[in-house]
Amino acid sequence: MTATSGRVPVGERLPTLEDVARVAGVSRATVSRVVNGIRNVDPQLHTVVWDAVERTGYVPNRLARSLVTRRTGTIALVVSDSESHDDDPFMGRFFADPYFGRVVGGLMSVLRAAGIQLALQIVGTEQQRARLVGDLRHGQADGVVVLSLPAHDPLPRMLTDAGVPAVMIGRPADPVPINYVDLANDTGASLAADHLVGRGCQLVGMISGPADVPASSDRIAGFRRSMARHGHAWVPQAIGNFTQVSGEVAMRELLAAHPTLDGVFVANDLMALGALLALRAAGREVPGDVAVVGFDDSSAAVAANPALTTIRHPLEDMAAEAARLLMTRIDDATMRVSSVIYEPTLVRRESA
Amino acid sequence: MTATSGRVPVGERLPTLEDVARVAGVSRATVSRVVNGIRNVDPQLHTVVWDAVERTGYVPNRLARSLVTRRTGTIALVVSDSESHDDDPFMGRFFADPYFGRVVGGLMSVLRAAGIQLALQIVGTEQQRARLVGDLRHGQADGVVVLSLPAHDPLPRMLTDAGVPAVMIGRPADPVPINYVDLANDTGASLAADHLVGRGCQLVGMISGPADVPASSDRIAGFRRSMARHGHAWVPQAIGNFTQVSGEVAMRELLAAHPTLDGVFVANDLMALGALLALRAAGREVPGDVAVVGFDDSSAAVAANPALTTIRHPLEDMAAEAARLLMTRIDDATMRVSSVIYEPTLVRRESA
DNA sequence: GCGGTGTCGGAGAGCGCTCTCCAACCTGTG
DNA sequence: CACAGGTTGGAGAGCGCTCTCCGACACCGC
Repeated sequence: MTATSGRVPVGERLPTLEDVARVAGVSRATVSRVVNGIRNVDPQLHTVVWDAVERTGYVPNRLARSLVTRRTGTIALVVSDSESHDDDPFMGRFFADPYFGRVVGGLMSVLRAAGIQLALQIVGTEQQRARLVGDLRHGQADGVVVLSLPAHDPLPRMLTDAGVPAVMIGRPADPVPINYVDLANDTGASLAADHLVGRGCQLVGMISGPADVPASSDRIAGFRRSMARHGHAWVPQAIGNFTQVSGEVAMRELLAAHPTLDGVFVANDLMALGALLALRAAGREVPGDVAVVGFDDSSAAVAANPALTTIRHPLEDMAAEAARLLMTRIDDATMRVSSVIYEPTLVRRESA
Repeated sequence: MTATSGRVPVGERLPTLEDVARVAGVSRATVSRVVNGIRNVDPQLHTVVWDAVERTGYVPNRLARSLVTRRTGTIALVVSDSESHDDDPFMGRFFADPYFGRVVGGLMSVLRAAGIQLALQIVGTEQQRARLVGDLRHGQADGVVVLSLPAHDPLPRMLTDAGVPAVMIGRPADPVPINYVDLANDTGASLAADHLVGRGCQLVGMISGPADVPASSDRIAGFRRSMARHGHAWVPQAIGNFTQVSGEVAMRELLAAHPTLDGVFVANDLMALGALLALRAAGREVPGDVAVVGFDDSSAAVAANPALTTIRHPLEDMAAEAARLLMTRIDDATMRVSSVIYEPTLVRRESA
């Protein structure tokens, strides 16, 4: 046993278990046990080993450890995009949208405490998807959180077929036995309808997102259903793509086709911002002439003028729940497929 | 050589190089060579091997490969925070801020094309920092992009001392020989001063961020210098923390202390949004009574009412450049420390 | 025909760690 | 005192891959 003093350098390379073992005068296995806090090791040896760890400046090599344990302490956040190219501006928009940041924030709030890191990956092509699944089966990451954008994304199915622990944020478009966390989008839209009708609007329109993405179609369905219940069998509708500009364009269309419009439900806040611009340009007062309800309660809603009445979407909580669900699934392979649906609420501000 | 047909399953586990080698009737080394496209391998064997790869459904195990090559194809994005706790709401705000998303978007635009993934890590405590550096020295990631928040962050120094390829977005607060990409913050602030004075403002104030973070102090210095050049030796100032609410509060303070204020430079758009709110509440017209210039040209600037005149901050480009710089450094350890400074421009909209 | 010069493929030694044996030892009991 | 039963620590076999040697063989010129 060496004296308890001084640093023990090991040349160029980083100290390994072997080095620590030599310094401590024990075997590699024992050091491994101590470092990982496994089984009862003689308290004396325990001290000696930690001492040697200290003196050599040993840091376990995660990679080597992962290779044998098949656990990486990493969770992949996969953004599955249909076929965008590297220079497609779409991804830029996507990341700049608060949606992405809120998801990351929610995930990190849980993962950080568990010491798990998040690996971001974007897959667009079929080849990238296949490669991703291959890597995941090899244990590149312990599990994956999927943000699926395209309408008929094959990724969720590929993931479940491969047996990779996965959870989606937002339900899959096609029925796939995968865990997911979602918002009751239809209820949210319904809340918007109730509010607009409740404040006396006579002709209420809607600016929706693309009809083939689940979150969007659920909002459309929920809104229509609720409006019908209030006696409005038909609802004027224009379609955008969730960007501010598209909302502006859609609002102009709607206004041109239905000049007497006095209320509008916009499927997300960013488009609502655009709608506000178009309404102002058309000389309409909000909410005096036209009442506007958004969706998401993103930071943009408060910043808008007038501040947006909107549907609150607890995205951070949802993402955090997704992380928890995934961690549970990772630890228990027999967990049955489950989903958690969050209820939205209406946040009343100035625009309606 | 086996017949070219059918799948060759290998039981439960995933196929390894060994399996492919057996099926192809060659050695492990040869398969490795073919898969990695190394050296001249007999074209015939080449075909046979790819065939075997196809039939076994072989996918290389990244982990195992990384263990020996010491290359991971991963770059870490480290958000270095001073001492926030897991339940600190600050991180939530940080991620929801478009700043984060824009950086990620810019990085990904470059990394994605290179097939590199981004691993997100937040370090707050001293222990986490030490662990991160240890992991990085072991080649957990090939390099690291640092987003350093606290004023006197020890991380940049630790990174350079450890010899880890690193690049910062925003210059380090303390002088450290580390690569970085930054904006000429002083020039930007100077642009704002010129514009406000140019439009005839007589009493111009400033809402700045904390004085001890570089980006903020540079903006303060640049603004003051330029104002002084225009004959305004002294500038009323209030301090915020880059959030909308803090901007609102600061604006109220400024207005209370200097009721005749007719122009204000706000150090970021989010605070400018808050300032707009406070001005409206105080019954001041923008830009009629008070002209407002923001900073960042974030999406909030366009959404604001009136739309914000602001300083454009090409953050995506800067992040992309950071990624390129880092990749160069990773491939060439002898690269000398370098920095790239971007020039901001003034974007004129309605608020000034 | 022979040494010299290439080219190609295989053997095998790691990369740094975990974890299953198994030997050694230390109790307590009949 | 012998032996079951329970610890502890070491040896060593991998995890799946890369890459350095080195042998085998083909081709060249003299």
